[in-house]
Amino acid sequence: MPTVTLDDVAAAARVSRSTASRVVRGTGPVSAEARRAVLAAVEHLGYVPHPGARALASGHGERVVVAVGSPSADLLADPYVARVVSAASRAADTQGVGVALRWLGLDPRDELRRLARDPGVGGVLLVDYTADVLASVPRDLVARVAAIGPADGRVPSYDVDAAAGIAALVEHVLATGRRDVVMVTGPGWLPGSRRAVDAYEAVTRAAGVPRRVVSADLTTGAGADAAREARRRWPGVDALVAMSDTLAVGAMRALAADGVRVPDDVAVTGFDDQPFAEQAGPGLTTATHPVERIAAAATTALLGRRREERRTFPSVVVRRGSA
Amino acid sequence: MPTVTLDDVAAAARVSRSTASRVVRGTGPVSAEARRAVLAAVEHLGYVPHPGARALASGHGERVVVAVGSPSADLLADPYVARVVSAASRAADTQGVGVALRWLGLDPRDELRRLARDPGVGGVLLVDYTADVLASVPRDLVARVAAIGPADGRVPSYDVDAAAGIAALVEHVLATGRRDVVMVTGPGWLPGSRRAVDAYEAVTRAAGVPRRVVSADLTTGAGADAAREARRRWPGVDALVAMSDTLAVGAMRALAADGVRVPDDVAVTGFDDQPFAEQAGPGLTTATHPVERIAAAATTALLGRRREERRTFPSVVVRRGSA
DNA sequence: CTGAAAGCGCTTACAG
DNA sequence: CTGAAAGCGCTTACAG
Repeated sequence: MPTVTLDDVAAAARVSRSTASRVVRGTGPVSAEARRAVLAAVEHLGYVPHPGARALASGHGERVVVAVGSPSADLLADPYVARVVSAASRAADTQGVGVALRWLGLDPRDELRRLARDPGVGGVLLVDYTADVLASVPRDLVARVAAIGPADGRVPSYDVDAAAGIAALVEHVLATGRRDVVMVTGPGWLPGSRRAVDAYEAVTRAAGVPRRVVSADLTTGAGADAAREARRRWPGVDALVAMSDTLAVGAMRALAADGVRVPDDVAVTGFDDQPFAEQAGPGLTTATHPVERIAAAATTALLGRRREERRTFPSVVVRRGSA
Repeated sequence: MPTVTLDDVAAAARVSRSTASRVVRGTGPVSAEARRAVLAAVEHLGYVPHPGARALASGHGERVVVAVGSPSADLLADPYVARVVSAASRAADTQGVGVALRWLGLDPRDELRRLARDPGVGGVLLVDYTADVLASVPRDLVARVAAIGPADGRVPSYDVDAAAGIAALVEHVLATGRRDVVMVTGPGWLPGSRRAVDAYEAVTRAAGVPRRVVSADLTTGAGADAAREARRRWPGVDALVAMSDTLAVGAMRALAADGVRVPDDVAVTGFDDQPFAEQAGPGLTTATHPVERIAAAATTALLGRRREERRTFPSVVVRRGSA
């Protein structure tokens, strides 16, 4: 079963290889008739472009690299990153390309430059990045980048409506009668941290309840510390709204260890609906996000010619036992 | 910053491009002197072969596809598969290639044939496969395949020492005084199921305690059903050894729902140490496996020229609250 | 709107 | 052991 090449398609459609290439790529002027003939041939022969040849000829690479922009390499082993890579790989497969995973390291600017001139790179999917990372995407790479997370107006972004999700969570605990709600947010370098706090403040202000925020790294240990800090500073706390499931799980553990009942004494909510959320304590109430769909959409957009400036996906509350 | 090509290397080393190619690829006869010069030039110029060009010229593809061989597509979203893909993507990145994820579907033989003649495929990493899948790897693909899981002697495999892991777990519950240990194994199509039962039987036989096995699909629901079936058939059961964390978690939930205390009344163990294992119930006692290292080793081997016939990684008991 | 031609960076017989 | 040459399958100015 010999591979079907563009020449086969051209021959079948009775046009030149140039014309066949134009309609397959969807660029340049082509007559409606030629387009029709080529498309029919493609369909009939089951033609799939050779990604390597394409990369060679165009100078543009083929594989997409998922670039982790966090200051620490820990997140490379994060289940969330794994979900993104996995979904991206699935989407990439349908396009005949592959996905590589790389940490941008301590000098993201430098690594992004390297990526920009790597002949093998077709696109870059940014995750867990800081504002700095976004700002240091080289000009000539912008057209081949998509970010999974908050937008900055420069790089197209595929994101969750975190403001709505956090707001819904805060409203949920308020609706169950809680009045002393502490927000456990992430580290300052994470753009999402600010956003979560803003949403929390808007809702609590409107409800006329106090605003209380503690910040922590995205680990269970930090979540535990944050819970203890919250109880020390505000002994009356009756709800903890965390910006990540990991933080929430750590908080629940500290609470349990300290003899505080969840949700009876203190309600706890997370964010993201990781696989472990369901197993943790009485079941973690959180917001669920279509990570797979998001990653797939970003990958497909990156590989296609059609990229939107930004796209927002829903953040939906999942009620379980913890709140 | 123009890309460094093989011609640059050849020029710097004062040899022909052919010779440069031979030493870079590590094939064919080359004088020690030529090799030294080329290697030095590669190092000095920071040369990285263009994967696309290589694929085009050699006819061999570049990307590695992680092929999920389970009868159902569900496992594509499995956290374990995500970990494998993620680790493979990291390893692939260092080789300048990417990873695609694909389900082999209901007709694995057919899909494997497609993979074998896809010009873009450099290697295939098999996961969650059946013996049938292994047997239907086309001859001309065998040299580009590695399996993550039990071996069959035909395809090189990278696997965990599951027999030792399960045995250690069974010994652990026996050591804590349990006498009525039920093995909850996976579905028949999974090669690992048989292996787990064999290990369990060897240990229980040696200890002179009864052998009791129930089989279930790898879901929490099935785990719950299995726990209930075990208690119905053997009311005295005091330990459940499951062949996966998912099964164990489901079992723990059913037990809790039925008012049975873990580990006081019934000890429970899992297998794999998924991220949620730590969060489940009193903390799941299980066996931990270096999935990232395994996947990385398999990927690197696939992409290099050096593949071993099989390689086994340790399975280590992690004691937590459930047993 | 279309086609002939050059060239992308490599590998691989082939001749020496 | 080494090098000149053909060719992998595509894209892209360029001329028409």
